Amino acid sequence: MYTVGEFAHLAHVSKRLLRYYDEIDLFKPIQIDPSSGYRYYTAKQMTQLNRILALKELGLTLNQIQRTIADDISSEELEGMLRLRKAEIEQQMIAEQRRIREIEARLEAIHNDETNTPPNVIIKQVPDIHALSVRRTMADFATAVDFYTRVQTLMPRRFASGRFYCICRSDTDTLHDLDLEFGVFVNKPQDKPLALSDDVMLNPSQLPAHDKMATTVVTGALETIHRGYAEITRWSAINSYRLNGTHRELCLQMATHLDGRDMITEIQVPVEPLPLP
Amino acid sequence: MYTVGEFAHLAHVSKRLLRYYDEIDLFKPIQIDPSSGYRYYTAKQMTQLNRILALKELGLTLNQIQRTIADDISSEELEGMLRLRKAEIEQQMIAEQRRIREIEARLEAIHNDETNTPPNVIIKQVPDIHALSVRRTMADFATAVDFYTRVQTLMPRRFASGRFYCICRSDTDTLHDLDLEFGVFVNKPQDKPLALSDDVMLNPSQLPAHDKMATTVVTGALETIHRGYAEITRWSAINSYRLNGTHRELCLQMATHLDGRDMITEIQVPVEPLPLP
DNA sequence: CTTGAGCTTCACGTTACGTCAAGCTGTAGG
DNA sequence: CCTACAGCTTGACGTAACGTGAAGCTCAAG
Repeated sequence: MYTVGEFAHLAHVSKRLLRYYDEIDLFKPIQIDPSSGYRYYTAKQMTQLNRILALKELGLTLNQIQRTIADDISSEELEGMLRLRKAEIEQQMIAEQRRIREIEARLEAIHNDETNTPPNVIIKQVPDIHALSVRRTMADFATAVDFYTRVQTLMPRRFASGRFYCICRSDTDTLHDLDLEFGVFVNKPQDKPLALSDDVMLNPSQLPAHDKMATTVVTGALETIHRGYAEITRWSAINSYRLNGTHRELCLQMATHLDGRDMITEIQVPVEPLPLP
Repeated sequence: MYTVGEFAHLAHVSKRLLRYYDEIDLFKPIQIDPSSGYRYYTAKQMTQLNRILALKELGLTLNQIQRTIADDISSEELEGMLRLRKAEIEQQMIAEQRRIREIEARLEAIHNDETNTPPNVIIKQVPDIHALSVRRTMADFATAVDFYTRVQTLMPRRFASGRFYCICRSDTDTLHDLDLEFGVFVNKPQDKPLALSDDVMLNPSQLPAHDKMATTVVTGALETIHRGYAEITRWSAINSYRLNGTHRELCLQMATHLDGRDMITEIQVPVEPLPLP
């Protein structure tokens, strides 16, 4: 018969742990003195405790361990639990490899230049989004900005809170004859087009969900937005992602200056993870 | 200017997170309406929030992030934090590889035989231990048990709570002329020998600490203890550990039956992790 | 008998929020 | 103007697995 302290010492665990396991009915002393409340354990129980500790080492939760111990569990269930846990660990390891990668890149950045280069690209998950949109070919960025502004002015009040987006399907280095889509996000899916004026008609559309989207925020006029794409491209190369899918730009803040230098835009590019080399 | 809900939606985070980050002074709205208490954020802040989320993705704690943001941090400090974090992740990955290994082994065990074979071997860390001990060559196990019993009987009361251990330096398959060491653990290091009788003298000794020790508990007479060693050996092979160092046996419960069938012993074998194949 | 070590329960701290609950605010529609 | 109703506020509790005291009781030794 051992007291908590002795048993804890033998098992190389803390007394608190033994009391806790008693409290949650996971592992109880074989006897408790009714008058003093002292817990007493026997050597025989060591095997049981070791079993619990071993399962804990595998990363099972105490709750899961409790179920396996209570022996009201079939070997199929146990197998399921283990398989699940294995999958979890594998997921974690992939994520951790990427973290290591990113940390290494940042350490290198610190060494190469003194400038503190904070990370600007992050991965987000975005759902389907309903919108009203119009797609046109524009001569150049100036025309686009004009049109953009006009659409914003014409937009009815009830869409005032709706955020605008822009999709450019031309090559990123093309500066003329741009294939552009402007749109405004709406909460409910719309079923009929909305005429803003004689020559501007917004059609119901939907932006597809993406599980992994690399995003970054750029401040400045539309002409300077390529810096954002450059950043995302560089980041993706370093972190083993491949751009795939149609990128979009979200207007976070509209320009108040004519030159658009206070415009804030979020770039979103769907990406897909590549196996790490 | 966005309200919490709008900003949260844009950033793809929860409102609760924004309020929490405000509460812990990690990321505060640019303005709070004094009368209503409403929080207001601007698009410009999105960059800041993204930076926080990116650092969080690397696995830094909010506290660490706070320090990097507060910019009262040198690039050396940041580098230190990142290196530390990298080391942590690498450690984790090693541990996880071993977990995967062990889970696979257990899954296989489930498939091979229906018998639920719970894990009996666990890794412990043990510190230096002071003891009083005697080393002898014994003819066989029976002699050893007799001697063992005698030592226990002769041991003074003040060591009554002291646990006994036994080290066998002969080959595990040797059954005669065993090189045995018996000892009793003491709390304080002893400086002088203790004479139990004319022919039994206990000398101060110290068992070295071991970072990783594979342990298992066996119930039964001394003669059957090899089963424990077999189990540890098998487990080590499966989990890529190599036995290195002097193993020891701890007496958890002494025999009351003459045949020793109710004796409980813990075997401890120092091991060293091998690189996983 | 005293003393000190060891035991008991109680309760708060940890991390990074999720999840109600009660109550206030702001806007749209009748 | 009144009334919904959505959206905001603070506050508090829950999570997982214990660590760390605090206040008080018990046990064995001297």
